[in-house]
Amino acid sequence: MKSFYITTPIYYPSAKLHIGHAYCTTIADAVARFHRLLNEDVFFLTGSDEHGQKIEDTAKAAGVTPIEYVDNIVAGFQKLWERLSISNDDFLRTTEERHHKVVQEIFKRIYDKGDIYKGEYKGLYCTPCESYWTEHQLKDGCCPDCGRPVKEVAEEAYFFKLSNYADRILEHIENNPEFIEPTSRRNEMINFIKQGLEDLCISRTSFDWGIPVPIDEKHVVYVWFDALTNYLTPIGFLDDPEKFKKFWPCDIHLVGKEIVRFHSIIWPAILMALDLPLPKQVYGHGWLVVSGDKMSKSKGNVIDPMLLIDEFGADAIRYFLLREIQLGQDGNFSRDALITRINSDLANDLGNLLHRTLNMIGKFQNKKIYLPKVERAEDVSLINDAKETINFYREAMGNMNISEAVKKVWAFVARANKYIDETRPWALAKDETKKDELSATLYNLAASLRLISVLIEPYMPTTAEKIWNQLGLKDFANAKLSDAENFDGIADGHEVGAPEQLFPRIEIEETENKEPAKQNKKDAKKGEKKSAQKTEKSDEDNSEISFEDFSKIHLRVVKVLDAEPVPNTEKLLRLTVDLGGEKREIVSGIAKHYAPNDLIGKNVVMVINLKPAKIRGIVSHGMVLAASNGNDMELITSDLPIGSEVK
RNA sequence: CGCGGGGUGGAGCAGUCGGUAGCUCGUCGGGCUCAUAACCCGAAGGUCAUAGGUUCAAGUCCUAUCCCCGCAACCA
Repeated sequence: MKSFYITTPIYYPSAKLHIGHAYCTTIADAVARFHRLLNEDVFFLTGSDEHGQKIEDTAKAAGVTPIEYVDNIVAGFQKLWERLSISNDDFLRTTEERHHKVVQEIFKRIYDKGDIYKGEYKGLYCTPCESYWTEHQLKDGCCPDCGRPVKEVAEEAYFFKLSNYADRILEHIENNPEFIEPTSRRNEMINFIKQGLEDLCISRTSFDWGIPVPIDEKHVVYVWFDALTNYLTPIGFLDDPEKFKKFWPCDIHLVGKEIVRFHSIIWPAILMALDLPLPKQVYGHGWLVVSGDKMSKSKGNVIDPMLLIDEFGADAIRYFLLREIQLGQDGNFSRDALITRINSDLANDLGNLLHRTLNMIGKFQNKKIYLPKVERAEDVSLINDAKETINFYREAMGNMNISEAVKKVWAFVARANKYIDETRPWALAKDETKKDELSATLYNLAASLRLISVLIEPYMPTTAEKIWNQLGLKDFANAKLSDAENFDGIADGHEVGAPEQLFPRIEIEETENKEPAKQNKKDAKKGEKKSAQKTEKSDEDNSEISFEDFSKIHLRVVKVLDAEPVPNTEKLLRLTVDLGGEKREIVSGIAKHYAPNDLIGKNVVMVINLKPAKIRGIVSHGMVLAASNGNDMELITSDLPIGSEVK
């Protein structure tokens, strides 16, 4: 039996997962399910990367131990995958004992071989903040957090001789075009290697939350050496040679484009040092952007997949992600597009096809279908199209052309709908002499749906099974592609179930005045969309607050005494303002809209009791109010004297 | 010269080796009545960002320019 091993990255539990993580995992799941449909022996791995200083710090700030902290977050990961119907065969946590053993063993082997040596990690260190910074991150040569000077310190550390492997890796990438996909990423990696590789620091002494270096207890293993090796742990690297032989080398490491480098350069070097074969492919998928913007916490446009699943169901989300977004490129995620796809592809095309088919079988033949006794040109054409669909699907799914494969399946859904129009069963039903033709049409439709059910199992496992069951078929779990392609695979006289809606249409409620004049229709729609998006983004803002709540905010008219741009920033200004007897320094992100000179002498409205915050190393003691619609921004000004209260 | 992605009908996107510009949604017209206001057919809509070049032939290859986005490194 052919084997197939696919992995996702192990995600870092410093925050909740967003739709981008769900995207990556859904793709891996679809590919894994596809290979199971081909009757291959599949191993699909995902997990969590739980070590590091950041976790240690976050846990401390939350007042819990690191392991308590990650246990909690990782439980959330696992819950999400369950709700998304992710069929992973294992879930690896880097804090597990089995993984510690692997990392330590690998460290030892490579150390004994001579490819790990003790050296000095030189860095710019801020003692009060206990953090290292790169030269890049410094602000005026000082710590970007506290503004105090940093000093160059050397810390004892272990290094992996990455530089030794540069030539071999480059050669491998150049000789194996399929090793890195898509091509743009491959070119990027080739350029990167040609710039020269430095040895990789793989241990730290400055924090404890990690796997101890086996030969030196002061050190913990650092980042990638710990994380990348997770791919070896669950397939029996140390304890099950037979299993390991079966699944290694890995078929596909599916990763985000930002970590292709680690998977296609560092990881191969580690494997070379271990004399293990390299993975067959590293696939760098693109990112999801929201209306053209990258998701980020500061933009407040991070999409929580759990909420989407609550609202639309896992299968609809999976369908959208797999269908709408070209795998190697960034893709747009929008609520409107999601609803459009659900309505037109899932409700209208697929759901209605099933519904009308079962309805006719019930109405015209008392829920029974019979093997065709006639064969018309339309039948031949339908069956040929089915065959072509299967061939294309196999090929495309095998090449990670997932969205193309999905589109092809939906072209077949449309084909089946058209077949109904061509054969006109409602007309055949009225003519006693056309009984056999009617029967053939209904049978072929059922067979088409049976095929569709199997084809979409990788994309929408729950829906696929619902279709299968509504067709009155049994044992979906064991359905394979090779069975479903038979167009005469349903027994003569088989009884189908009753139709039930798969996907109800989602009506977008009209918020604006009805009766939009025809020429204004478009504008009205646009307005609708915008307001819909807004409600989504700021749900909590819609809740009412009491007057007491509001009066907690102290607003005051203040005068800008001085303004200067914050160096090396695009949007920040450092303002000195007069509150009437008191001076404050605040940082404001308005540099794109106001020049410093425009501001000096202006009276503006400011929140004076906002908790101070550090922005680019400067402590900001308040916030000036500005109206903004995303493009333009205008400060709220007042002609009243300094110190006037704003209510 | 920091790195990378992109600019193709109204919207979102495909476009492989250079060979008739495609898809989905939307719009307009028609058909059908089994069905979830569904489904089927047809139509309109394009200076492929701009300028130059290579070529019998350029969305595609080359050069230059403009614009948008992401990261490094910021929006209290």
